[in-house]
Amino acid sequence: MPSINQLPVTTRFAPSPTGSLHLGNARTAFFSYLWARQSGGRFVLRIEDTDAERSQLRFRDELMAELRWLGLEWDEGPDIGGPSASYCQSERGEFYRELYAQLEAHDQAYPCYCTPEDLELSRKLQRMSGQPPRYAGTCRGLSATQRAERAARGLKPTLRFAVPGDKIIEFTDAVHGPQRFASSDIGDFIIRRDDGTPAFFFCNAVDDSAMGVTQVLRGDDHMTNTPRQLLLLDALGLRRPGYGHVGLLVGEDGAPLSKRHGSTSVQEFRARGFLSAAILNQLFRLGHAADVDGWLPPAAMSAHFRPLHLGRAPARFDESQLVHWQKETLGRMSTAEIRAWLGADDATEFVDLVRHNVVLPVDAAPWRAVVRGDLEPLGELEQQVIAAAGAEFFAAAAAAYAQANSDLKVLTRILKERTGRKGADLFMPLRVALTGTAHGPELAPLLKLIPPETARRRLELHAQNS
RNA sequence: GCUCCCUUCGUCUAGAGGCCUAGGACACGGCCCUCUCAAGGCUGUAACACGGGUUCGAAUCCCGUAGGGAGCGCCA
Repeated sequence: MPSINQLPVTTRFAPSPTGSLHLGNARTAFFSYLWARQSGGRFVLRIEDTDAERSQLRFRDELMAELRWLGLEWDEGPDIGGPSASYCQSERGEFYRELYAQLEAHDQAYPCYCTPEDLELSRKLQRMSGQPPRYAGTCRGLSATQRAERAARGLKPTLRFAVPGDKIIEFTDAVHGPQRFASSDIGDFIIRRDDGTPAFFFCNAVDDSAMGVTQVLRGDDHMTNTPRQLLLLDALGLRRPGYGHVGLLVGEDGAPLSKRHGSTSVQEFRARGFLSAAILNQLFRLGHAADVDGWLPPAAMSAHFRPLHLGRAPARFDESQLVHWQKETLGRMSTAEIRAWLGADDATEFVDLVRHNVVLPVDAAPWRAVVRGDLEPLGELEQQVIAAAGAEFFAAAAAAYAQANSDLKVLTRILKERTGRKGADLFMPLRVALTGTAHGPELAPLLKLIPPETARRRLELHAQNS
């Protein structure tokens, strides 16, 4: 549903297939997706696989699988094509070559024969003398004969963009507002590696423009990269997309989300049993202020997305909040859905009983054991409850069970008459003896699921021991 | 070092000069309900980084300070 004053916006997600889909990337992908959907525009998926060393097909497939699992469907992409195909940068060499030629023809780019060692040394020297570590421009003024001489020595050049020295680059960031940079602060940067592959600053900017992207949404860490890309686009006469830089997603300690914070990839959360709707509800509120509170079905989110309310400050990811959305999501699922999610072929009565005591599928295991297995050893609190009730109580309980069978109401009525106990004094010992813990789902239906033989044994056990 | 960005309860955030004795959500505590946990209802603790201005009035505007972050890569 496009809003009245918003033109269709084309956004994109442009991951490099060098690892699994990180929560932070998933969030920017999600915001981009929502923005496109909200405006009635398009969402493009582009794979930035220019690093042949680290890029892998399996990561690309995994990335797409996770995106789809989250429900972020793209309108153009490597698998479905589109007007700007190919959507893999490794297949766009021809397009890049033309642009390189254009830049070189206008002296806006030049071959650089400096070796990585040269460059590192130069940077080191600059740092030591308190200078910004920028490319010194060594190869910028090389004559044709000097270039030929170097090429003859077998040196393979990179291609550098000749940054104009005296420009002010201005743009309005969609989340930060007006920005101003001086080109004199930017060194000539590499736009083509010595193996002929395009470098990020170049192919990323050029593809966004060529693919008709009108709004680039990305992490804050790209903020100071933007003027470089704008310079490049201007030199090429390509249309500038709008840029918006979202605050990063960080861990509980404020450091960028990493392994030591536990799960960080969508795949890991999925494997643990978190639901996509839960993850989406959480991401929806990290670094973004929606216009409503409370759980939203994913399909309703684009209507409540507010691009102008994206956060500038880094947002901390707090798993306890994810757990909250997980509970909210679970509460809205049918028994059949939860049963499938638990993945253990449970009886529907069992599913209905434990669903409110479970956040992840693994949490169902203890209750499964209560119903069709053996109890865990009693904890300290549980032992106290058993001891306080006494052997006599359980003898009476076992006898009552013989009469009442698995009808807890009848069982407790009989026990109440015989022992004079009521309330927690009556129920707690029963709960502990029958389930092994002091907490859990409603006891009456739970008792019905415990095989009679097992229930009797559990009650009799305490009639003898204590 | 240089350039840029950021800073409201523990956490996510509302807030575009008076509607703010700063609101909501999560988490936490209490009460109610209840055999227990969960759910639900009620309720409590808790924040404008600091210092100067501007203004009748500032969380909101300006300038500094402090703290945090990013970029300056043949990685994206």
